[in-house]
Amino acid sequence: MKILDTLSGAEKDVDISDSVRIYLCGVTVYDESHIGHARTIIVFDTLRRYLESKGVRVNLVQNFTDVDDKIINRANKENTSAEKISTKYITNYFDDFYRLNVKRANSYPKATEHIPDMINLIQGLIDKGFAYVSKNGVYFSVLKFKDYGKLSKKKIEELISGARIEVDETKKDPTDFALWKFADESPTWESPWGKGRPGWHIECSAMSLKYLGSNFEIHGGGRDLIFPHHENEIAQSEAFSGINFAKIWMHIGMVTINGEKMSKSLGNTKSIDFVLKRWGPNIIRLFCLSGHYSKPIDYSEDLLKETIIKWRQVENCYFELILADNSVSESDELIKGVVNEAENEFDDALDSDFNTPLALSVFFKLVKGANQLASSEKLTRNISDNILPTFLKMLSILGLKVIEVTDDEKLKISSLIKQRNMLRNQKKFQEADAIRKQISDMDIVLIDHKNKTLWMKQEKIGIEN
RNA sequence: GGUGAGGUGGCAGAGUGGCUAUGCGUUCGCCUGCAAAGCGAAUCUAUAGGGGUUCAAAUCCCUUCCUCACCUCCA
Repeated sequence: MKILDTLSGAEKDVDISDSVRIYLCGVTVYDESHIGHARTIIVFDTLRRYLESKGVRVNLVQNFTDVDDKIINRANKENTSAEKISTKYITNYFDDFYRLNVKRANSYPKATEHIPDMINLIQGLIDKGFAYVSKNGVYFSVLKFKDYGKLSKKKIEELISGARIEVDETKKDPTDFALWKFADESPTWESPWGKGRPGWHIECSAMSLKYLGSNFEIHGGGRDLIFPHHENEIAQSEAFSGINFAKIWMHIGMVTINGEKMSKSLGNTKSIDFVLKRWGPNIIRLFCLSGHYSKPIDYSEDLLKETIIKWRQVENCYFELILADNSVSESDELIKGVVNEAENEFDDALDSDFNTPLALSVFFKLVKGANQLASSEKLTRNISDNILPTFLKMLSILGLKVIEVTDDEKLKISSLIKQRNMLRNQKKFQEADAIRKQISDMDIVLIDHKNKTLWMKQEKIGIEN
């Protein structure tokens, strides 16, 4: 599998010989997560599911930044503690992503629980001459790290002349960034240099090193983290260890709205709770995977409405496949071939820089093919058995979930269908329609084929009600 | 201003030299007691503009224009 590496600008093979170690920059927990966060995390969740489907072990680590000025500001505003704020939004995070059918990462380290690791790292950097203590804190000396700028392709001279860098007289150089900031106001921690808080970037270096070691396979995050966050992580980590930090840097494009980046500072975000209520998890996941991960996608209601139609086709396909009972036996060699080919194309697409839109088109071709067979009443049990495992496998890699139906429900549905069909045969259409209404109140849609009636359970989509 | 990524049919979105995905939409049709869902056919026959290389370019080169992101916190 190849992934485009931001650092080298080239597609690089993911080393799957042992476990694939992935560090993903998570969220700062001072507010609700939004669809932009969701996209990044869904992409990595899908990547992880794909690798695991290949039998590759994945060690996915995703941090929570739970110490930050934004958290403290919010706590002050709400007259509560920073810890309460971060705990609240971590809970909120897990609730959101559980509902998005995102598998749990292997660990979710929190910055506040790794202060000693950060202090070690900072001390190491001071010892090696890459960091110094000044009046306001401990700073990383950017000029000492000769590769600085290699990820974001920035030249240090340009950064220095950049008017937007705040002037801080206590720094040796304007581009130096804080590893530790002295502070008195809680939350603070003791350190060899004085009471204070860690800088933002150091946590990811400390925690990735601790949980994944140096030179792990993939470091991911949103594109907006390339500078300064990831640039600084590289500087800290490589200055400390002398070893390349991550083998591949994988950056996820922004979610835009009306062509503009969605961000809290612009105030144009759509929270995960909002989009889940409106569209549900499957539509959101399909939407997030509908464009190549490296490019921006635009949150557009029209597109999402389109996605509902696609999802209905998937639901239809699922129920056709599991309910097929036509036993006319036919040669299924052809089907096997087609299914195999689809599976290979699906994998090829994902192996080639995780091309999810291409993989989705393969998936929808399979769905369409099955629906075609069903429509022309050629979908026998035999054929279904050949398609179903591949269909379910793709569904699971994509993290999609069709609504489950209990056995009790199934019995009830088939008995109602029998009644309705009897009434239809007697041409008592009004009564038959009343039963159909009763069934549709259970979110079941009937599919009248020529010789039999099938059914599918539809996910309720908020916007349709 | 600097850096990076892009500009593909009505829309979304693949494709990195020849075989011009895929989906949605639109129109007509099939199926049906009527629907719904699904399916079929047709339609669109696109590659930002200009130049070049080539037998052949969306794909390579030059150039112009445009968009977005980053350069401050951000997924």
